[in-house]
Amino acid sequence: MRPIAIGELSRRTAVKVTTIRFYEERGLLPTPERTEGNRRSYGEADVRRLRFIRHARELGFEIEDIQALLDLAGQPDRPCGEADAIARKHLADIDDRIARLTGLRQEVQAMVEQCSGGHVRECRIIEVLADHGECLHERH
Amino acid sequence: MRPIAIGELSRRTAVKVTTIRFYEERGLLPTPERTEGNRRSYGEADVRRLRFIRHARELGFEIEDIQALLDLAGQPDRPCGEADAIARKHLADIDDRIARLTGLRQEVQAMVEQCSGGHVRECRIIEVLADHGECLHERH
DNA sequence: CCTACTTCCTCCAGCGACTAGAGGAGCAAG
DNA sequence: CTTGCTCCTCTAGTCGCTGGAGGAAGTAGG
Repeated sequence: MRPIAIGELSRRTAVKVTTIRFYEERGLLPTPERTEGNRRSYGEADVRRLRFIRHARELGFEIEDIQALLDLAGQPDRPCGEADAIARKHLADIDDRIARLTGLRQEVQAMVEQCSGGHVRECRIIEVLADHGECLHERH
Repeated sequence: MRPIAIGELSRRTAVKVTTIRFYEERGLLPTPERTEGNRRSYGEADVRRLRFIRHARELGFEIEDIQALLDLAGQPDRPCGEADAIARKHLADIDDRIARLTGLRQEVQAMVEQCSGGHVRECRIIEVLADHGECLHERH
């Protein structure tokens, strides 16, 4: 099988060269073979693995979780409860973040709407920031 | 006015001691006076300033923006358009993040729902990750 | 074969906003 | 005077990359 250079791997997976080396260092990608001139030499399996990684990252999975998912992907006979748990945890995490941001959005929008465009002296934005008591919610 | 030690400032603002020192280094807090024994000595103005900072951080403003807002707060005669712009930019940023997370949520939830609880071999979670073509949206 | 250009190599530093720990000094109460 | 707390500085770690320096190797054209 034709060996693939890191630059080509980068092009084929849309992952930057530096990031590929970073993934290798973090153990997401196996240490590749080297050419005589000490260059990394990859195969099709690496392309697939790296695409998996990139896709999981795009979906917001953390590197540690991707590590676990990759390990599972290599053991087709195991029950998939663990993969399910990782994905559900991630989903819950996303929900948390959305909820938190939605709360913030409300506060910041209220601030912006109250700003009358006058001087800093009477600016609601500055006032609200200076006094938490002005907020809609006790906790952010 | 009674001097305030860093620990007390921390308690009164709910900002950790290490974080207070970090804010000082970053220029958000002025370099405080020191006692004979080289300890930082604060006043009520520092309490107000630090509360402002904490509140702005809770609302997700970046340190650079907080710097600008603090500068503005100190010049009550200036028009508040700049504060307004900072807040609006932040609001737009929050909206972006919510939109992005909502998209991710959809994808991850679809993945989780399709998992039948069998083996890794037929696990949809692993499959979807391995093949971007399985996704709801082209771009995440 | 020589040159120019590109790709690749390693190592190191930086981002943002902290957080944590080492190792030591000051201070207040019993 | 001793115990225990608070405080000091300095350094390094977190997460997921990203960029640059300085150099070696590969490739294409003349």
